[in-house]
Amino acid sequence: MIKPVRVRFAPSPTGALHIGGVRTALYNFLLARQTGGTMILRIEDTDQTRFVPGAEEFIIESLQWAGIKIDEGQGVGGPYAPYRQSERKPLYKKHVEQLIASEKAYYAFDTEQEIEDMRNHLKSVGSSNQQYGIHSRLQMKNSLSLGGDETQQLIDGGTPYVIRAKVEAGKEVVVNDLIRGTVTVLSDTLDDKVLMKSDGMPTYHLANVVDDYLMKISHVIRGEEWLPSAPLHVLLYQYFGWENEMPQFAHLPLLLKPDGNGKLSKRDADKMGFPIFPLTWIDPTTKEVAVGYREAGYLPEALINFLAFLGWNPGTEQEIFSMDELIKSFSIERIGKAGAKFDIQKAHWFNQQYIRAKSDEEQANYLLASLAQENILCSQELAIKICNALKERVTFPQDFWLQGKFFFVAPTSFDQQVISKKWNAEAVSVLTAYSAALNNANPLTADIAKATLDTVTTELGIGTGKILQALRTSITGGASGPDLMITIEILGAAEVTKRINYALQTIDIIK
RNA sequence: GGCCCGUUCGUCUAUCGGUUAGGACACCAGAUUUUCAUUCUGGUAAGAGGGGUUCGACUCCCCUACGGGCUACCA
Repeated sequence: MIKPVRVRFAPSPTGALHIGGVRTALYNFLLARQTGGTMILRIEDTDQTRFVPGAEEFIIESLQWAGIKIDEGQGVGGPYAPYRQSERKPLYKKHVEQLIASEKAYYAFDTEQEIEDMRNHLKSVGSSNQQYGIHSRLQMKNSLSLGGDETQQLIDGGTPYVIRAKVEAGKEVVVNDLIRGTVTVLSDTLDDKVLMKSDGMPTYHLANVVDDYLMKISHVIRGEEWLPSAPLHVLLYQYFGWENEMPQFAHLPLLLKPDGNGKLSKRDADKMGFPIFPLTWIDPTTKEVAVGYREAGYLPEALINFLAFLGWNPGTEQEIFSMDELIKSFSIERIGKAGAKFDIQKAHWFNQQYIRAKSDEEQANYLLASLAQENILCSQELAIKICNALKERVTFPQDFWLQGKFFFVAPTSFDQQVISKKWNAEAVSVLTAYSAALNNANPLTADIAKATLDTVTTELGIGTGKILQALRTSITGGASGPDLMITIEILGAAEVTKRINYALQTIDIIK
């Protein structure tokens, strides 16, 4: 019998969700959707010292924005609630006691200092293995070295303790990874990881294995940084007697810095000027604001498409994939093994593709939204016209406003380069005549604007090309922009003549 | 240091023993656009190094180099 697919995204609320986390969640989600399985959100908040208020809400909102729907778990509920690990404490206690009873785990009373001393000692004698484990545990203060009576006395006396896994010596531990194949590790190189901390909270390793088992998780898809501890997890499944229910593992390649080497970090993103978080995040302690992908103008479908291709590809030459197409094409087998450097240029390209593919109305809404912020009124009809003129030149929604500002606000300054190079007697004579000629043109279409200009230049015997830059600048203030004749049509004769006349007066004065 | 993972154009990647090593982003050039952008056409550019295995290796094996991850009572 094939187990139904149940995957989980299990972030810890220690800060804002990172863009790499979004990709991990995405891959989990794609597998779930493709197989008709279940996508679960579990909050791994077992480190009470690192809890950050608002982080959990941020995670949930981020996934929502990205279109990654949670079927079960924190925020939506489900048959295995609670989905916040801090609320599952008794479960871990019960299970770790089972491990103690079967002698797969033990109590340890060592202080931080004692552990450090042990490491330093082993280092000084040249030992390559300085771990708390097979080779050192009998020299430490734990229930293995102390014996049952003394252990009980210490516990009863209130001595703080942790519970550690008792890793068996001389065993080959095999992790079968869907991406990396078989990874074999000798148990002697593993350490006796802490399973339960002295505050009674489980560590990641315990909580993860217990919850994945209890929640009937079929696939553990997570970052490669977990690969080194996967053997311990395999061992825990064995110790619990859950080998047959063990999920399949898939350790994802990491997202790397764009330049140089190393894991992608917030620092890199800040340095290179791109977001690292899906949504804007205000650090609750430093109040530092980190602009998110959403606020920077990235479309969720573009970001998802971009992210999906960082480490995965469909094997065809198609690059633009909707979420539904990703769901159909996704496969774990086609995930690469090597880390992927994060190249924001490609994200820009995806965003541009998606913006262009939007309907007239949607594009107009982007512009209208910006205009509303500026308190500028504009009909949808006009907004569509302007967006049509601009659509081939935008990457982000706000570009419609940024690049089309002159449609609403007459220029008060003019491009210096154009003025110094193209603003001459010929230009002035054409603009003067053109402005006058336009006065009679009603209605003014792009064709009429063009014909009128041709007539003027022909009469004056001046090539149109020589004065076009000057004309554009007088109307828009800039040196480049959408088709000038369409721009003139949108602006209308009255506005255009007003602007040309203003430029003629102002620029002459400047000169 | 130890353990583990990885290594094809600048970047993301295709290739699952036989290809002129393909595509995309970026970049460069030309054409179109009387601007810029768009669009179109073309171009520069890659199998880390060394050994094997094989009739034949980017592809399989080994070594080296390089890169990365982990090495917490953090996840």
